[in-house]
Amino acid sequence: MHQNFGDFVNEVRVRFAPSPTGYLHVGGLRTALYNFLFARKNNGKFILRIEDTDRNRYVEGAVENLIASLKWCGLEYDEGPDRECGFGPYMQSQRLDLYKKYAQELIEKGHAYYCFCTPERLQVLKEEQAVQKLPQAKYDKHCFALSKTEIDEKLASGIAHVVRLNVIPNQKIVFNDIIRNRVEFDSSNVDDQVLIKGDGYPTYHMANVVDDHLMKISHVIRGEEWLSSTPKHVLLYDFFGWEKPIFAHLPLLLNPDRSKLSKRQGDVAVEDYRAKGFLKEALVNFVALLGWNAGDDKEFYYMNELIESFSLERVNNSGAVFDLEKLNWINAEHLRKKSDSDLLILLKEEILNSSPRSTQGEAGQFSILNFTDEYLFQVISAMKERVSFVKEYLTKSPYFFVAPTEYEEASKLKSWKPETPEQLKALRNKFAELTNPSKEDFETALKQTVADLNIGVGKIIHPLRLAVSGQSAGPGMYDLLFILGKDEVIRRIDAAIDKLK
RNA sequence: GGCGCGUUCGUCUAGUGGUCUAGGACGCCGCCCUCUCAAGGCGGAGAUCACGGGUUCGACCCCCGUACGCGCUACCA
Repeated sequence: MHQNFGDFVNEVRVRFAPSPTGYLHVGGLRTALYNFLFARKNNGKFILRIEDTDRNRYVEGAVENLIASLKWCGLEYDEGPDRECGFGPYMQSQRLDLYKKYAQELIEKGHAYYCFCTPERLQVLKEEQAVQKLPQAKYDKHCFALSKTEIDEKLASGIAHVVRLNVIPNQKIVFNDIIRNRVEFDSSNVDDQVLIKGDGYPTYHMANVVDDHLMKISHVIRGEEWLSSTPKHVLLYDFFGWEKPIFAHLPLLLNPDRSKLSKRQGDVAVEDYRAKGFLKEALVNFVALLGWNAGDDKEFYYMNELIESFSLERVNNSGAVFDLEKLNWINAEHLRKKSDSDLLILLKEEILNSSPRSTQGEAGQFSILNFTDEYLFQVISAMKERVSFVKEYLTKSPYFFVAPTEYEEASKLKSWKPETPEQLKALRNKFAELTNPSKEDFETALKQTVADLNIGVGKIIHPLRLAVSGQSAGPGMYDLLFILGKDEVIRRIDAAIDKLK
């Protein structure tokens, strides 16, 4: 551990605390991942806590969705809503009485107070401050001046109220951050933050501090957007007399234009990337490297290697653009490193997903055909180096699954000469003589034909590829012939000669 | 506006005072391999280290300022 932050003798306990807004954001994934890696690396606990304190933002099924995305990425949590371990409940909406109790304690100590101001008065106040061009707009502590009897009367009458933090101005608030080092604020710039809202729910700041303390969180690893409100949290810890966790504020993930990563400029949900066919290993690997590196040149990581190498001290302090190009590359790398049997499983899934029932029109074209594992293994070894996504086995080499019906026009113009049909015919007849031909047999037959015809190999191999696959690019010709098999090859040559007259 | 954080090739980054005429990766370009396309190998273009001042024998690295970017500035998280 970094000497500046002391050794923590207690167990490492970290949490990912998203608000359930519908899906897992890739920025959230990165935050969750760093928490997870840090916990695993230090034999600590990784906790999932749901910060559902805004009733207006409640989204049906959001929690389930979040958990599903987290689990898909391999981020198993030790404690969470469906994994109670004595520190729950892990849904803040189920801990309301706790927040109330602690707010009460703060009020009694004079560190918080009831506020009965209406939204209207607050609005007017804000406008007045704007007109006066005050350096910072803050609540004017109007209700702090209320007498005890006034407060009791208002409370008894059931009038709407909130609880606010009582911030004393002109105080230095200093805290250490593993990533930012020393950060200093002046309490004059800190507003009397609402702790308990009118509806009885806590605000983030209140719930966060109370829960982190109660759940014995040792390190708060979260996005940089929280740095500015950390002084409020520090104040709260001090007012309660609680030990503060160690803070680590992560740099933000950015759009290509360097603004905060947003939906407008592309996909931000983990499920979007999953749907697009990205491997979880690739997403995790890529996102881990956005703001962190081990200090060497290693870029390809599996989860266990990330756990092994990860440290908060090596997290960067500046935002990182989410670069799709690099994600594509790392996805291809992970895909190529997979074993053929793993790829077989993925390929079969992909073929299944393109069944006609998926109503995606032509995607269903492969469904009726049945392919043996042996055949698919051959396709895999032929295409492995040529695909970046599993689906590309189907889109880049559909000819392994269905005979071509159309032929690439450019290639046709380039290689399909008037004498081609006759030459292919000769080749076809040569192939017909073969029994159970191996890849080498196809090659020998082709070379013989070429010699007999007294032409170059290229003269016939390109039209052959076109005839057999409909395309000009693909695996080695002899591999292609062997995989398709003699009968299919002959059928396709005949069909091409017929169609390309 | 106020407060805070940041700023090394287009992008992700290495770099903790001399080894930096700044290294790697993605992307881009070229060559090799070759029946095509990939993969792979080799090479190239690409960063006056945001700018300006200091400190120092010496600064990407330390200090100050400026600019720019981002975040926060809610009874949202």
